[in-house]
Amino acid sequence: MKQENFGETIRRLREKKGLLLRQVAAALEIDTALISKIERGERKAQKEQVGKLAELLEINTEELMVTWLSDKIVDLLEEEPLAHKVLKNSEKRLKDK
Amino acid sequence: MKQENFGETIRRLREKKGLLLRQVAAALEIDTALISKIERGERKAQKEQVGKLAELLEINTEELMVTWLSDKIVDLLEEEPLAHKVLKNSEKRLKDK
DNA sequence: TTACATTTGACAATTAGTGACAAGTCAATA
DNA sequence: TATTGACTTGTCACTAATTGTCAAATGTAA
Repeated sequence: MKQENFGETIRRLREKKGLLLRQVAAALEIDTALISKIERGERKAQKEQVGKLAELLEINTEELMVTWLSDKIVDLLEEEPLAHKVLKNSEKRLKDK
Repeated sequence: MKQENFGETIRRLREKKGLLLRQVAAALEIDTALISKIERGERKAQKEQVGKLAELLEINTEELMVTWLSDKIVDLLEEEPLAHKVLKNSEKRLKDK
């Protein structure tokens, strides 16, 4: 099945819990407009905010972090025909560190 | 075998061709100090510069681009215990686009 | 020593990212 | 159809990160 991105994930979980954007915003101490943008992928959350969101939305922090990091990689590679080769190469390099 | 990073690659190729930093710098229209930093990984080349370097050093542009992009991913994930999961997730997401 | 290649550190310039605010849309309902 | 509440959008200011230059330092070979 198709994988969710970060924004989709936190929106789904927020709606499941019946939280309003303004409540999430308050918990993260940011403006409502900003969390709205984060959910729609117009802005990126900061790493610290990922932890707060995981706690608030009761999802495993690491799982959410994977999605958040993966967003960055998808951003970097989505227009790249070389994407697959890049990932293979990166994997190899990270492995033999 | 261990994979080369971007800086190591261009340094090796430059030396193989017997070029001086100042010659490479001139070709890219940047300061010698900057190409020195790029080779040592202290600075990142810009995408446009990767193309120029590939031509100058007579290496396949795509191959060099893979290494350059992969540098960015390694930077992002090298301190991440979740690296492998992130790569798998990214691969999947890029695949079903 | 001189000459040349490369590296380093400090700084300036440029670019990208972050967040707030105010105004806007949209839907439900009084 | 006016009001309300949730969310979205555009713009701006501020900050942080990146990119590049310059001058000085280091290394090295003749």
